[in-house]
Amino acid sequence: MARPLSEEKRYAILAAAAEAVAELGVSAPTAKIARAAGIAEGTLFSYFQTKDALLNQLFIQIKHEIGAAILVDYRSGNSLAHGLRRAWERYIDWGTANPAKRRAMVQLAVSDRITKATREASAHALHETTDALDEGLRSGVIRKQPLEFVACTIEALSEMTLQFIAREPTLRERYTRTGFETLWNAISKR
Amino acid sequence: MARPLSEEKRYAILAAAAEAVAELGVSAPTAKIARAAGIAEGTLFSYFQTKDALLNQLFIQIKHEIGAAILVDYRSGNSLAHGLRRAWERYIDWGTANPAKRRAMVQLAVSDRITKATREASAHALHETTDALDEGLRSGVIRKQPLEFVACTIEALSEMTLQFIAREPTLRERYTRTGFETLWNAISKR
Amino acid sequence: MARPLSEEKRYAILAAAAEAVAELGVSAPTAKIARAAGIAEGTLFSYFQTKDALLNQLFIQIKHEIGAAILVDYRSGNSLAHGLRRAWERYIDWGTANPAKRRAMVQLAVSDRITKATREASAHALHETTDALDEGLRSGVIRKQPLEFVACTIEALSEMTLQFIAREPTLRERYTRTGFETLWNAISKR
Amino acid sequence: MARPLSEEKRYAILAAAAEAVAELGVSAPTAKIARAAGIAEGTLFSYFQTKDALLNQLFIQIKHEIGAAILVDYRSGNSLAHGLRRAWERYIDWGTANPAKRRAMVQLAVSDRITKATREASAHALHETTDALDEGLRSGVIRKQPLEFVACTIEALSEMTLQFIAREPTLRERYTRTGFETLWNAISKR
DNA sequence: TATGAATGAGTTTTCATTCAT
DNA sequence: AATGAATGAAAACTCATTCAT
Repeated sequence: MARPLSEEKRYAILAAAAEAVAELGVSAPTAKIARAAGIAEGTLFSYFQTKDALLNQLFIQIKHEIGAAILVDYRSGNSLAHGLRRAWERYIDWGTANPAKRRAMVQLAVSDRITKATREASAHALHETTDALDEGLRSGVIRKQPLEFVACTIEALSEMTLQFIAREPTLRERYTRTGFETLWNAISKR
Repeated sequence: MARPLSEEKRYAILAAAAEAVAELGVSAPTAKIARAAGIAEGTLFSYFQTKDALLNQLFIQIKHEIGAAILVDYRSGNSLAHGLRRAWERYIDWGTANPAKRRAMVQLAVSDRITKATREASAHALHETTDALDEGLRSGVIRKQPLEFVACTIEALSEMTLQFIAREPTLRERYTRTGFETLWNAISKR
Repeated sequence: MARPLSEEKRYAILAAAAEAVAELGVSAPTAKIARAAGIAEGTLFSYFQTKDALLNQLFIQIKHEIGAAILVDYRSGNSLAHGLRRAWERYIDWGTANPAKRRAMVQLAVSDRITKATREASAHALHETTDALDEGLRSGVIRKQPLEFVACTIEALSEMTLQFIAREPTLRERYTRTGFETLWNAISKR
Repeated sequence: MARPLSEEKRYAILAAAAEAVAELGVSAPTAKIARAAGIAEGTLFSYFQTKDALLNQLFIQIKHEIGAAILVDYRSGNSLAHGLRRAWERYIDWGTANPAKRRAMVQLAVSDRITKATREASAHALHETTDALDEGLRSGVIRKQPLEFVACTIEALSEMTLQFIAREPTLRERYTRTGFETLWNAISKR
């Protein structure tokens, strides 16, 4: 075998795509992505068959990265409030450390180039988190409502919080706290 | 003898643009928009100098439409909770009746083709609502937090609620209620 | 209406395509065709939706042109031998006067980009000729064999004759005569 | 220690090229040819310096194969009519048994990537056949005409016959007979 | 003012060929 | 010799915008 497809390059393409999509939306040219990844235009297509495949892969990869980041120090023994708080902080950490990926995700999430299959596959990336929520729902800690409604509430409010932090990084502490208060009140039973 | 630009056509273009952007994102071709509006390709550019101008105008127009819809039966005498509840229902009405405009807004909101100036100008479209919130903050009904944070919370949760309703229209009542509960808990003081 | 699509330009594109395909085969670039036709690259696609559409149209157009050229002084009263001889000469005239179209046809005929539908539609362009052959078959002037076999024999031998003439234009008379002798002996009953 | 180029692989490449060219024309990708031949993309270029070299080689190889197939049971003692009939049948055999090679030849024959030198070199592959024809011409069995004209007539009518057989394999016998009759009448003196 | 043909830069994708392994 | 990743120059096609009618 001459040389295997380099995992490093593959990652460089995804990283470059995240930056480009964050900046220009899903219409970011593949030529620009390739250049930023330090490869030739054509090489991109030996790593991803089409641009759509790249975008879908990027979506999946970021979702998994988020899932991993959230669960980095998750302990199942603790209370839901405590565990969720931890996860919230880890997600804020991730979002602050990866602004391009977060903004890319915003673009991808509303794009019709991300298939239903991709969206469904990605949902599994966060299943540990949703399992915990389900438990919270059953135990009555969380107000009675569809599980997915809770999950989307978390997503919406965390994205919103990250936007505020991105605009005023010095107020990160405060927004993180206020954001979580808002979230916990939003979903928990009084 | 020069005919004046027809207000009717102008509106037809904006309506067609909303449909097209909802379906295809901001990369929806101007040719397609023109065709749907019943005018020639070139005519579009006597109403809007560039495609970007059209998109920005569409953003502003929808924001104003939302502002008007929300306030349609707003009474300043009532309690904030009551007023907000009314506004919430009116917005759900609007969003349900205008799915294309709502989805177009989602696309426009994340596009870099909508300028900062446009976004700021549009904020004023909802100033009556935000004035009421400000009052609520000062009176202590709403938990202490930046005004804009509250406004964005409302926006995020209402968009989310509309998405759930769009997916399951028969559950509209329930989602409207659950959504508002989530919102009120999210922002109010216990 | 601003300006109708110019029939002149449409024809210029077809003519340029014939030249280009004759020289480079069906892989002749559309950019080259457009340049030769004196139009912009993009303009080609408002006259023909795709390159395949252009190639198919070219096939049809040349077939019709041949059909018209052959029948230019056809008299149905004469004997088949006489009529066919006339048609043969007219076709040699056409092929000699339109070498690019003839060579383009050779390329198109073997290309899988020409659809079955196109081929079938084009067959009708020569139906007057084939009708005469059918008559010849029934009357016994032509040896018993499938009609299509006769038609293809004519096509094969005329193309061959034109190739010889193209290589040695000064021997045109002789090749025309020898070619026809070959053809007549090939298909007629002794 | 350098291994010699494998004759087996070389042949596999030519066979794969014939299939690919038959199906896709001369624009068949070298990558596809290599894959079908069971070798790596790059390896193809140690057997044939360029794609053009491969195509030209393929042309020559098929011509030789045809030459060999035709002469497989040729006896010089017999009459020309008899010998030609035998050769005709052998060629129909070959063409029926090797449809891909035949169709590849059709593509190669009209391609400008096959050089004049290649075409001339290939003519010699059939020299035994043309020698016999020359003899026939001199003896007066064949109508007076250029030798090459006769050769091309044979080529044109045999290819045509094979096409009919390919479309209706069950009528092979009849087409073979009718085809030869057509040919013999076409070239012989009455 | 309204039209839509014309433009050409920009987009994704393909592919013959090279070369490090 | 064999591999297949890497290259980048095409290729077909799209589209915002202009402008003659």
